[in-house]
Parts: sequence; structure tokens; C-alpha cells
Amino acid sequence: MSLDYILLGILRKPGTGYDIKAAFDEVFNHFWQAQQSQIYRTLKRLEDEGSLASRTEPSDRGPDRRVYAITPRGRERLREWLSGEPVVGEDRHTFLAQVFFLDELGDMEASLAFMKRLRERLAERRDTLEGIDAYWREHDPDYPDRLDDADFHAALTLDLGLMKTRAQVEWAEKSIRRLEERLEKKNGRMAS
Amino acid sequence: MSLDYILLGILRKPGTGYDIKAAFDEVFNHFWQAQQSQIYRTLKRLEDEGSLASRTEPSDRGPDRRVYAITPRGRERLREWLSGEPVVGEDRHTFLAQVFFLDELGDMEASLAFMKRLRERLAERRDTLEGIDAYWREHDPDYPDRLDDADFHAALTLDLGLMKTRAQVEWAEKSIRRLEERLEKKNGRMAS
DNA sequence: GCGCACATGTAAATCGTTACATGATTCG
DNA sequence: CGAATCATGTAACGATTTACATGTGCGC
Repeated sequence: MSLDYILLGILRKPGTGYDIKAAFDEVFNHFWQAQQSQIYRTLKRLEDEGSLASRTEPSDRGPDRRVYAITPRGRERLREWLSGEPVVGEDRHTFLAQVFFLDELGDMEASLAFMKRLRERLAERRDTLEGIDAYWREHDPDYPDRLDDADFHAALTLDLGLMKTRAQVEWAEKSIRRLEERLEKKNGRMAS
Repeated sequence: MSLDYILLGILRKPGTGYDIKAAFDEVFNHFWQAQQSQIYRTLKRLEDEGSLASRTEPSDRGPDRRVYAITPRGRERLREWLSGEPVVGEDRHTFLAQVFFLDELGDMEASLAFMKRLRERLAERRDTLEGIDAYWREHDPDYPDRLDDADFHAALTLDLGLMKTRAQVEWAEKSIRRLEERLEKKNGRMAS
């Protein structure tokens, strides 16, 4: 359902399914993902509904491009969504489910190793976002608070990604310290 | 896919579909959600696969209970998952998609109002988790670092929920300040 | 000639949500 | 007697993933 609105938002500037897939991978990646096949199918449905319209045009390179754009009806749908309540919830963190059940391995060394690998993965994500932030900071003197309204809103979303991934890395580091303390205590008891 | 492993983890202690639904609502809520209908369907599939076994027994109250428990095969599957790589990614925040496209409304007052509502929703979630944390802190002198291994791992997951929702609320508050500054500047220009 | 970027789709299966459907027991 | 809790399921639909399938034009 949300994908519908995201496509409508993106297609305020006309583009192809291929363009949209690239946008998901580059821009929206930190808060939404979509497969190519899902994008094409949803575009078709939105056109059938009258929220999008498409025209086919030749490509400079490669097959014909099917360029979609939002219609007045689609714009109305988008505005309704934006005027409604913030949609909060549906948090799913697979790695937390893993952490929750890690006691099954009966080996706190294994838990520690898991958390260290997890810290690396999370730090990679953080570094990616910090790289994007640093890039904009360097290349646009208006970043982040003097950008135009559209880019300012985009910068707000990047900022949450940054704050959230930093919090996750801090949590992983704190958890590693806590696990190490438990292991030291246990080894202390074994030595005595 | 992950739901499979979560059910296997839960059913290391035997229980019914109803029990599992209650566990999702009470314990796992901050990192995973599942509908009752999805739980029953998945239990059936896992039993067909041989990862779970069930027996029917009378209930003290209400209809017969179908009690599921993990099998050796299921335990093996669970351990493989826990021994593998941390599963990171697939972050979906619908409200960030809304923030991203909020410029469509062409009204920064509307953006500000949206962010204020969002802050309230996020703060509610944070307060819920802080309530749970405070409850344990008060009722169990071993919380959080002297708990047994299973509860210690559970406490780690709650801690991420806490750190993450706090970061989200801080982001919302910071964003509100940034929006207010933009509005002040704009009004300043209009007044001059 | 090969690989890459461009470009569009279909098929099959599972996941996830919402709604429907039923019935017993307990407590006020 | 009515509401809440205990308890299990099905149906239908849409969302999502993974794999398959095809073809062009450019640069090395």
C-alpha cells in the first residue's frame, strides 16, 4: 500500500520503472526497498487505476522507454496520504530475533562473536549514510538547512537514518562490553 | 522466513498458537509482529516439515489446546540460523516516506504539524518501552546484567528498542526546531 | 567478442493483513 | 445475562521475494 504512494511521489517527475529501481537503490534505500518485478507490477496497477499515465518513447541506448507520470487523480491520492496521520509501527529487526534466541547456542563466546559481526554490519550501514551526508555537506553550501523545501525534507529523512544507525552501533558496542563483563566474571569464578 | 525461526525459538517451551500470539503482543512486539492467522498457518507448515510436533490436550477452560513443541530437526534448523550471519537490512519506515514527499503539500506549516503528530506517536512507543524497563528494574534486582543467559539476551533486545526509539524522538524534536527556524526566517522576510 | 548499463516484463511461491466463523468457561 | 478470556481455524486479497526470460547499444 505504501509503495503506491512512494511511486506516486517519485513520479511527480516522470520516469521509467528502471529509473525508479535506481532511485530505490540509491535514495530510498535507508527506509524502503522494492524489487524490480514489484515496481513494474505496481506501475501497471496504478495506471489501470488512473493514478498514473504512461507514454512509450525511444531510448538513446537500449529498448524503448515506458515513461510514467502522475495524473491529477494520483496527485490527489498522494495529498490525502500526506494529510493523514503519520504511519508508525511495523518494526521488524530480524537480527534482534536472533539475539533474543542466541542463548540456544549455550555459549556466550558465540553470542559475543555474533554481536561483533553484527556491529560490523551496522557500522557499514552507518558509514554509508555518513558518506552521503559528508558528500552533500561538501558539495552544497546550502546543505542541510538552506536547501529548497523538497531537498530539505529529503535531508530530514537522511538525518533519521544517521541518528538511528548511530544508536544501533552504540547499542552493539555497549552490548559487546556487557557480554565481555559477563565472560570475565564467569572466568573469574572458574579460576577461583 | 524469519517467522519460522521465531516460532521455533518460542516453542523450545511447548505452547499453543494462542500462547504464541500473546507472546508476540507482549514480548516481541518491539521487533516483530504477527497476526494470529499467520501464526496458525505457519505452525501447520512447520509441523508438515517435521520441525514441530503437536499433541491435543483438554483445556481447563475453553476448547482443546493444540500444544506444539520443537523437534530435534527444528532445533537443528534454529541453531543453523543462529550460527549464521546477522540478518541486517530491510528497514521500512512508512512515516519517512511521508516526510520525504511532504513538500508536495507546499506548506511548511503542514510539515510542522505532521512532525509534531509524529513526535507524539514516537514518544508513546518510547514511553511503553521505558515502562517495561522500569518495571523490570523495580521487580528484579538482577535486571539487567545478572539475569540468566536467556533473560540477559532478552534484555539486550529491549535495550535496542529503548535506544532506537529515544533516537527517533530526539530526531523528531530536532526536526521540529529546524522547521520552526525555517518558518521564522520566512516570516521575517515577509515582515520586512 | 564480452561485459556492462539500459530496459521491460512474467511466473510461482510465500508472506502478511483483514475479515469471517465458531464455541466453551468464568466473572461480575 | 453479557463481556472477557481462552482457543482454533478458513478465506480472500494484496505485498514481497526469487527466479526466469529477452533484447539493445556502447566501450574495451
